[in-house]
Amino acid sequence: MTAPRSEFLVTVARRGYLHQCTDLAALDSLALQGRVVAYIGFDCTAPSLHAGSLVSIMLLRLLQKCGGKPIVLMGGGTTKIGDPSGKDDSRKMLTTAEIAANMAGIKDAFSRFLKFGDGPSDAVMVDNADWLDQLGYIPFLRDWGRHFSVNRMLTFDSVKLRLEREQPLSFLEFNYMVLQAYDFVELARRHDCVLQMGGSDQWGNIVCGVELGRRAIPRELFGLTTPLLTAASGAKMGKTAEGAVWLSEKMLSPYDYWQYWRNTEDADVGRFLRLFTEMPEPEIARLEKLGGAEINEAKQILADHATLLLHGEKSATEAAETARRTFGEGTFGEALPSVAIARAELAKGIPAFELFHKAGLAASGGEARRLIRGGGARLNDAAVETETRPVTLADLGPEGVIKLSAGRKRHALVKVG
RNA sequence: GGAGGGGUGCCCGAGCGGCUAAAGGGGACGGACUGUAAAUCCGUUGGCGUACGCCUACGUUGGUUCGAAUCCAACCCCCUCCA
Repeated sequence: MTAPRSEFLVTVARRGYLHQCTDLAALDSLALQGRVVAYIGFDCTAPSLHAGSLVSIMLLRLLQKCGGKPIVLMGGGTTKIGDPSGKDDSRKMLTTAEIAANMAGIKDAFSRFLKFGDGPSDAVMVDNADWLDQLGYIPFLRDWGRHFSVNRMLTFDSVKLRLEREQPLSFLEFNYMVLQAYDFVELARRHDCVLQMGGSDQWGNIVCGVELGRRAIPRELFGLTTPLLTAASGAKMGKTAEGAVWLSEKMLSPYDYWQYWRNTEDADVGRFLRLFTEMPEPEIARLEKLGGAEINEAKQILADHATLLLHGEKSATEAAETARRTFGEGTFGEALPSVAIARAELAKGIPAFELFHKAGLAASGGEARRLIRGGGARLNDAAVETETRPVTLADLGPEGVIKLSAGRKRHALVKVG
């Protein structure tokens, strides 16, 4: 295998996006000849995408920068089936209303990363419900079903693993890969799309589409997957204590998003800079070599860039500034999460544990009590000794707010409102 | 349709009449150490109440018992084998 020469694939390989490709050499020469149209599918299982999808989004962005045309495929149809890949049990069925709502939430994020429009390399967004919803069962089976070998399908990991673990796999889910394969063919015909990309867990589904294209159209199609991202410690990408690292501002504040990247493990900094920022390689090489506490500089840059891409400059600056004040100076910044408490209530005094609960630093009163008992709660940077210590107007600092901290990293502001 | 196995807390998984808010592990949170890192060690880990306490919880619904996650019945769901 010779090294790729097209700008797109060279960069894909260099920045760590490449895991597998069905035919790298052929795809490379295609990319050298002209514009590549490629798609990635996103299922609408949640009201927002999370950081786990970011590799895919960045990959589409990269494609566009290299002159290719990205297609964002919304899985309005396939979400009704549910992808069994990488899951031990099936998800609950989503109603069409839920799917529609999720799709609306997901769409937002893409406009930050891609330029949409009618131009030759402008991104387009399509919904596979447009063609899947009206498929007729018998015609579909006769036209397309005959190209699928069940023997072969049983060998795909998504199916095989389920069966091996004796976990149920419904016929509904079994059909997922068939529909995804059909999507690819449909996009090839409608949009001249020749490449499907996705996470490595999608390999089987993607190959399925490539094979269908060869047999049914016939046309040579390509597949390319990105590595499954995990932190060096093995933790799954995009999940934290609080839940997923959502891309939607409504579900995760830019400040928390910034913090997520800032807390990257040392060992991941270089890899993440390549995947999630567009910094030039020499600069990344310099940053990842920083040792000891100096690598924190690299983490800040990573957080700045990642937040800038998603939330824009203003939010990114604000998040960075708040972090600098909170962690650097030991004070606080505006972007910290905050709760408003009525003046009258504060005049009366609120038990400390209740306030921590209200401020979102503890999921329940009991958890707040434990936090205080364990010595992890601070009020204006002084340890809270008693669970029921009344917090009153007298605790307001010179800025007119109270700063609450749970542990060293989680802070919130109490404002009078 | 028949036979057998199974459904326990965020997850895995023990328990198989009272000592069980339920062992153990994972995860998570907090503390120590640090660099808002990793690793390690310690603590916490259903809800509500200042508290002796109350409430909710072992697939669902009923029952037997002074007392049930544990026994019984019916039902639902899953797995395996047979027809």
